[in-house]
Amino acid sequence: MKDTLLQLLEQAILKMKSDGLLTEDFTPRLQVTHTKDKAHGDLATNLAMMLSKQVGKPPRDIAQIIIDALPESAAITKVEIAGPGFINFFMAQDAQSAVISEVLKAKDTFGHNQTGNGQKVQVEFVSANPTGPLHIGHGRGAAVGDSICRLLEANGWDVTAEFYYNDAGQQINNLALSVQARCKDISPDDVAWQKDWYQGDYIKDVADDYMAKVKIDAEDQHVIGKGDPDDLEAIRHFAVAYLRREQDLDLKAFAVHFDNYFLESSLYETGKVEEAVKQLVDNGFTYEDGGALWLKTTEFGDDKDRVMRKKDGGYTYFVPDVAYHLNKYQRGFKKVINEQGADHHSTITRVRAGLQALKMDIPQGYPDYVLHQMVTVMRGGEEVKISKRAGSYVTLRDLIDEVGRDATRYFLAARRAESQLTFDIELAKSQTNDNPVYYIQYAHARVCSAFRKLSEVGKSFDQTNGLSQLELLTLEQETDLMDKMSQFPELVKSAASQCEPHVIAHYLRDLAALLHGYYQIGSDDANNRWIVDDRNLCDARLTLITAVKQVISNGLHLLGVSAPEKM
RNA sequence: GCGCCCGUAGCUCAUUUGGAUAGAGCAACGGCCUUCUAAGCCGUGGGUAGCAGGUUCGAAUCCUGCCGGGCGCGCCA
Repeated sequence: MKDTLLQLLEQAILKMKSDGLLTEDFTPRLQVTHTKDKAHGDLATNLAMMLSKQVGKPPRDIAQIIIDALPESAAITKVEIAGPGFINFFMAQDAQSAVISEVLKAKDTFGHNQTGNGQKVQVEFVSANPTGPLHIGHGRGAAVGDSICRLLEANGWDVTAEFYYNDAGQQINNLALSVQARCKDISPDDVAWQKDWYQGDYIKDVADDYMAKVKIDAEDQHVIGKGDPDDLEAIRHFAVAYLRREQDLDLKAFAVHFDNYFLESSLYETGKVEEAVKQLVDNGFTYEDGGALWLKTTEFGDDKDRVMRKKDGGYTYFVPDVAYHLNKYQRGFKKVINEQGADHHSTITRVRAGLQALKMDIPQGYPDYVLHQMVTVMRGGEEVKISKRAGSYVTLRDLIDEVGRDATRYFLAARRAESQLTFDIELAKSQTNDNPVYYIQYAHARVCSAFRKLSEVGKSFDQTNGLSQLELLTLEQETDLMDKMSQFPELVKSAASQCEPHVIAHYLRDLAALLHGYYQIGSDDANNRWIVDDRNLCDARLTLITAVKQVISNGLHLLGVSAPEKM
C-alpha cells in the first residue's frame, strides 16, 4: 500500500520536473508515514513542506501542485491538504486488505526483504570470558545480539554469529590459580587466598571435578581432569573447558546459537598477534617508554596513548583484539557489528585506532558497535547486587529456570540497548496481564483457539474463499489490523538498519492489543464474532486472523520467543 | 576533572531518523464473563519531555551551557 503511494509520488515529482517546477537534479527523500490519527487518512507525506524552499512557494500551494501532478489511482479514495502542508491519503479498502494475501503468500518470510543482498555480516556478541557462568548482563547481550542476527537475516544478509573467547591473559591465570587453590583445600577465608582470585562456589565445583578426573565435553574440546593439583597447565586447560561447557549450556537454554567460536589463544598460536604488532611498529605508530611498547592512539582520536606490550613482555588485551578484527576483515566481513556491554566502551577507540594504524585500507568507522547499558535486577522491590568475585550473582541459567526463557528474552530485548534496564523478576515471572510476553503469546494462542473451536462446532474454513471476500472486512478493528500488519515490513527494515530489536517488541504489543480488541467486540455483539454463520464473512475474518497470527509469529521469531498454539 | 550513554505520566518504557493535539502498559478509580480462552476488553484521571538558550515553516528528537543518574578513565579484560 505504501509502495503504491511512493510510486505515485515519484511519478508526480517527474511530472513536476518536466513542467519545470523542480530542477532535474533534485531528488527529495520521499517520506510517507502511517498516520496516528485516522482523521488524517491512512497515509501522509510531508513532501510539500520539504519542497517549500526549493520551489519558493508556501507548502500548502505546493501540496496542491503535487496533488494535481499525481496520476489517477484506484487505490486512493480521497486526498486532503492538512495542517501546515501535509498531504493526507485515504486508501481504498481493497488496497488495505491486499496485505492479507501478501502475508499468507509469504508466510514466515513476510516482512523480509533483500536489503542485505546476500552480503556477509558478522555479529560478535556475548564474548564472555571463560572465568565463570553467564550472568544477566551477558543475557542482555545474548538477547539483543541474537535478535540483531535474526533481523539481519530477515533483511537478506548472510549472517555469521560469533563468540570470542578471551582464553588467554592474566584473568585465565587467576582462574587456574583459583581452581588450584581449591584443589589444595584453600578457601577464600584462608590467609593464603589472593584478592584477585575468583571466589564463587563454581570454582569449587571445577576443582572437585578436576580432582575426580571427570570428562568435559565442551563445544570443540574434550578434556579429562588430571587430578594433579600441582599441574597448573592441566588445571587451566580443564577449567577453561569446564566453564566453556557451562556457558554453552546457558546459551543453549537461552536458544542462542553461534556459528563460530573464536579463541583468543589461537591468535597467539598462529602468530597473528606478533604480525599485527610488527605491522604497527613498521608503520611508525609505536614507541618505547618505561620498558613498555606504546601505540600512538592519540593520532586517531584517543585522549592518551596506550600500552601495547607491558614491561613483563605480555600484550595488553586490546592488541589481540586488533589482530582479531583484522582477521574478521580478512575473512571478508566488510560489515561487522560488535554487541558489548557499555563498560567496555573504551576499547572502541583503541581497536579502531589499531586498525587504522595497520594501514590496511580498513574503513575508518570499522567495526560497528552496539553497546548495551547495565542491567539492574530487582526481586521483591529489592536490588540484587551482582558481584562476580563474591559469587553472589544471578546467573542467566537461574533466571531462565525461574522466569522462563521466553519472558527473559523478551524483557532483555524489549528496551533500547542504550538505556539502563531494570529486570524485575517478579514481573517477568507473573503470568498475568502485567506481563507483555504472555499478552502477545496469548493473542497468537487465541487465534489458534478459534480454529479449534471451529472444528468443535463442526464448521470448516475455506481460505481461498476468504481471500475473495476480504471486501466484507469493514469494521474499524479489521482495517486497523490490516494497517498495522502493513507496517511490519518497514519496521523489520528499520529495526535491522538501526540495530534496534526493541521496536519489534513494542510493535507486537500493539498488534496483539488490536487482535484482543477485535476478539472482544464479538462479546459485545455476536455479529462481530470471528466464527459467524455467514459463510463468506466467516471465511474472510478467519483469513484475516490467520494473517495476524502469522505476523505475530514472525515478530516473536525475530526476538527468539516462541509462539504457542495453546496457553 | 575528562570521555561515552541516559533523563518523557507516580512506576516501566514508546514516539517510524525533524512532523499534525507526545502515546502504551502497570499502579489508581469505574464498568464488562449465559461468550470464539477474563492470561481478555471498555471507560476516567494523570505531562513545563531535567533546566535555560539556540537552529527553522515545525524540536522529546539537532547544537551550546548547566543540573541529575549510570559506565569508563590500569602496564586488568
